[in-house]
Amino acid sequence: MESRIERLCIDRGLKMTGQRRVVARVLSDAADHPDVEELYRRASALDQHISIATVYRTVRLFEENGILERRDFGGGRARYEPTEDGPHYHLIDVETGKVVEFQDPEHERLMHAIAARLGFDVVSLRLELFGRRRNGPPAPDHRDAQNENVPPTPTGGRDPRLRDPIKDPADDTD
Amino acid sequence: MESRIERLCIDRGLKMTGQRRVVARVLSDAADHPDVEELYRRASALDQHISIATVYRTVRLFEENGILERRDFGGGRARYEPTEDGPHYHLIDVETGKVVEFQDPEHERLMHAIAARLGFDVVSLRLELFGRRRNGPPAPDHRDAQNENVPPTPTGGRDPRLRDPIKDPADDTD
DNA sequence: ATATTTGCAAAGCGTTTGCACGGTT
DNA sequence: AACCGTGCAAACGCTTTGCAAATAT
Repeated sequence: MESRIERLCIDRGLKMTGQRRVVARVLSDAADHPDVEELYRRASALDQHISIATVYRTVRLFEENGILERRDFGGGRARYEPTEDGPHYHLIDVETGKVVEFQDPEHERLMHAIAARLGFDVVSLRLELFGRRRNGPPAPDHRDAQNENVPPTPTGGRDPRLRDPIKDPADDTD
Repeated sequence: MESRIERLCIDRGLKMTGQRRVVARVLSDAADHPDVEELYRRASALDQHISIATVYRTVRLFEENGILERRDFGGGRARYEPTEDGPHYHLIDVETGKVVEFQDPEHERLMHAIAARLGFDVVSLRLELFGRRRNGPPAPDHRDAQNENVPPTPTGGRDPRLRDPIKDPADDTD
């Protein structure tokens, strides 16, 4: 079946090769924010002939066509998510690496107000919260929050010491 | 003379080598957010014997000791600024690459409120605004705003096409 | 005196690219 | 048929690291 993202590719007149179809499907099915290696892993399960270079190229192509958005949650690897609903942001659980999405209209307003105060129009912005789960029970009523399952530092970061806000889940200090 | 940051190093019991003293001075004098290559350039002016590996090591050491903070404004190079006053954030002019610092108590409050709503305590956060200067004159009254002079992509980014919010200053499209 | 730090060059990591081949329109 | 996309391996840019010589305490 034609995946949601394949549809977008066709609409934009992109040449649909087998590999692109596979990446499109993997992305359409992804509810998380995979990095390229993870995409490559999932794509390989559907097509053993695909190469990681192609995944890189495809991901870049999709990004350039507004189909995908690149994220940087620290750790040196870019992560991707399909462009969908309105703007939203991410809270990364420093204990588990899990990503919670949220959006907040007041925050939007405030960002524009701050930029305006400095004499600027906002072109884009980057916001990530790094947090630790509270002892008390979490507020139950956030329809906008969506959990995911990606390890904090998928395949051994380039840096043994943790320099990025995401900490190793096995490490319990701080 | 003993630089502000050298003082901090001594307070923390770091061994003060000539190279570290030089990097400390360069950082103490910096009003901007230099990357490692820029630090190396400035340090080399004071000490021809210093190597870029040492600058990398020193910058990491300082960061681990809370003397420095690493920033990522896009472009693949880490940039550094001395840990100073309270938390502040950055607005990057997409036309010129200039960085304006700001802080906003309401924003702080809001971030904590959002995290709380999701059941988290904020450990840290990342916020960068990318903006374009307005036609109208900017508000004149922001004591907290501080301009700087670092080129958007100092020494030719790793990527010819602009994938990061900072755009090439020579390029006038979008 | 001893443990640390430095410089150099090599390696590492994520990502991109040149080239010849293969597939899409 | 013409062009574009792919795979492979090599290259790239930033950053880290192994080792022997130099230096701080």
